[in-house]
Amino acid sequence: MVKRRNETMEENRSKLIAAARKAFAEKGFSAASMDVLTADVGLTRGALYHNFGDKKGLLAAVVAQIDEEMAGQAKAVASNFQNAWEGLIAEGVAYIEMALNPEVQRIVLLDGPAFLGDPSQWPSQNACLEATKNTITHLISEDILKKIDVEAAARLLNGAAMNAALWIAASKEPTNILPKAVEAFKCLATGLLKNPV
Amino acid sequence: MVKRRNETMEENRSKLIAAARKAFAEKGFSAASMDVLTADVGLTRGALYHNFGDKKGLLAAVVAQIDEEMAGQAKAVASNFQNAWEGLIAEGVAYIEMALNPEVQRIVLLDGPAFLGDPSQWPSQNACLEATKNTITHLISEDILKKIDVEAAARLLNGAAMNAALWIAASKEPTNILPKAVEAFKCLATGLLKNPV
DNA sequence: CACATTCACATACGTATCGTATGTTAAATA
DNA sequence: TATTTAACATACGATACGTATGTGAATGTG
Repeated sequence: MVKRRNETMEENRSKLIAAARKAFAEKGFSAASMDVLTADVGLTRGALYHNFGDKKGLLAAVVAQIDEEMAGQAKAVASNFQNAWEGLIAEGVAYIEMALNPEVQRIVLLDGPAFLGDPSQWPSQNACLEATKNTITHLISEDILKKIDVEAAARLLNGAAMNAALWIAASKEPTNILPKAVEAFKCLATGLLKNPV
Repeated sequence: MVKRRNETMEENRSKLIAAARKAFAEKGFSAASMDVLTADVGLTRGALYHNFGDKKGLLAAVVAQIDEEMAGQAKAVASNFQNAWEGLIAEGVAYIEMALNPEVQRIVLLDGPAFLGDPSQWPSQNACLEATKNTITHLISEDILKKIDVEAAARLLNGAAMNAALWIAASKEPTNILPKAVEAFKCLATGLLKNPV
């Protein structure tokens, strides 16, 4: 027996998340008004607090959605390489390029950490970080990388990539800076290699 | 001729910055109330808006203060090494350790970027980044590092360090994780070396 | 089939906060 | 001495959040 209520509820959840995604990206989390955001999709704040608990709950849902999209894209990029090492590099570069998306920057890189705390504590469990950890684990098991702590390496590598993205996005000439950032990223990553190039 | 007004004005500015530093660190920027913050030092919001323009102006002043303190400390650490390469590593490790301070984390690493935008655009000009850039420039001129873009290298290196710090601070056992993060940081940094170890 | 209950929201309310507009007092100046 | 200005304080309006309460439809129950 199908409950029609649940169907529309999922629809409303999706609508709210989509609206929030737009509003947060454009205005920033704190400046985004829940009143207008909900009204944009024909609802009120009642729906919001019922579905997400509070404003931060909605942010968490939005972040989780974007995070999963990013992880999926990174995985797809890395899978195109038979060489796992090149896959790791490509994954990092992919993060840099994805983070050029204003939506990703504003919501995931800036407001996310500020209002939800450290990404690793997010309910979404940070899919991006998991993807990088998997790749690094594989590379260590193949004796390509030094035997360092996987999580440490993944975090620092991701941190470097994200920081590069913030830099690029804030600059006047992103096109000129992107290759520099990518090169620096590759340099740093080679430090993880067991047999440096 | 001494203007007494300017003297007390500097005092009040300092008082407000100090109070804001405490409030922002404890409550976070958005949750910190300007009313209570100013009342804590015997003033009203009038003083605030007169001196700093708006709430974000006060945040910028606080960030600039902490940023300079950090850069000074990093410089001091690096100057203890005659070996410039070890100085760079020590500088990075120093950033990681400094970022374990909750005040630094909350204000400079989380709320700062979220509300003021990319650090390089801050009026304080990001003293930390400048310090790292200087060290890297020197190391390149001595042919110790590869000839990569200085700003790119400095940004990614700092990004990695800051991310490590956020990770450590959020963990349950910071003591166990710190050495792992430091080791991973050193690994990454060696990727910049012209002649890898 | 009448009735109670629960779900998924809407409405109403109180409170807090920000920025600004407008005083106010003491110092600087003419 | 009169006037202007700097450095605040006070008052005000507007917005936004969270909660408490209302409501209608769907579901369960005797």
